[in-house]
Amino acid sequence: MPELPEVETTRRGIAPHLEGRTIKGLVVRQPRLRWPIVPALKRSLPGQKIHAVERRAKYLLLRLDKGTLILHLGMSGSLRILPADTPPNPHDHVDLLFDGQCLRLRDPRRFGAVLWTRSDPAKHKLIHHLGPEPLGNDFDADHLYQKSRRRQGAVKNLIMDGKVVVGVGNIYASEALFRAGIHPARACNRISQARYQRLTEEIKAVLSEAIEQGGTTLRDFQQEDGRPGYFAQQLQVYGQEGEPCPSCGKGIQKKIIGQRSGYYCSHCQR
DNA sequence: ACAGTAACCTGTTTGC
DNA sequence: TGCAAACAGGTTACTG
Repeated sequence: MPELPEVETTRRGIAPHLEGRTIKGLVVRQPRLRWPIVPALKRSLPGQKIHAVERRAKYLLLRLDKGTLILHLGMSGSLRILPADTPPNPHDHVDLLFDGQCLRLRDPRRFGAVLWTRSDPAKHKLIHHLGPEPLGNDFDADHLYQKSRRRQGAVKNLIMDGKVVVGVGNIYASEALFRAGIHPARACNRISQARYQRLTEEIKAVLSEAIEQGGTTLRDFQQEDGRPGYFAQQLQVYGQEGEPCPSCGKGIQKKIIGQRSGYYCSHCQR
């Protein structure tokens, strides 16, 4: 479900409900997510105040008194703010309780995570090796070009590699490559600096636009209040196999690249 | 350092 | 209609 725009949309939605509030309890109905939720959290979280809700890559960081709660939504996770007494659905695995309200994690496929660290989350094992934020100044054409030089694999895999740049998932990788006119399977080291400049700009543009629209809802993504994201209407190639290219009218093609479906126009993208 | 694959899960769609 | 296979927005871990 969530790529960077969906996670950022979630962050913006939940932050006003959480910042400044004190955790009253933790309910874990299913501890077996990507990694097990440690039982000690039930004891250590209550009483701690949430100072900020931040994001690094697709991780949400809840800065508490004594450390940071790290949340990841995996493929199918979503967070909602609900009245504390709302009956849970089958895949509602975790509630963070406040006075009258709760933050509820729903995640049918259980690829998500709830982790705790007492030290700087930037140094956490799952975060320290990550590349720059796509919307930050550290991500630019020079960076992408340098990372591309020794790689012979498909460019789609390059931009989806979290060590190169974070937050670009399967939807927005296809969209950015279409907008940049680059074939997703083209070898990284056979693309010019000028074309990487364009690709960098299109990655930033498509992610920014998607955030403005509240993300992309394909099947089950919802914002914290239950509304869908509206960027699906703007998708030009993702999921559009056989449909006419918005630019030239030729049929959109689908090809498996790095175990994931890539969508592209073989006329407009070279 | 890089490339390719399997794995973690469940729900929905597709194909015979 | 029914059942099984294929597929889905992410990421790690392992192999060569």
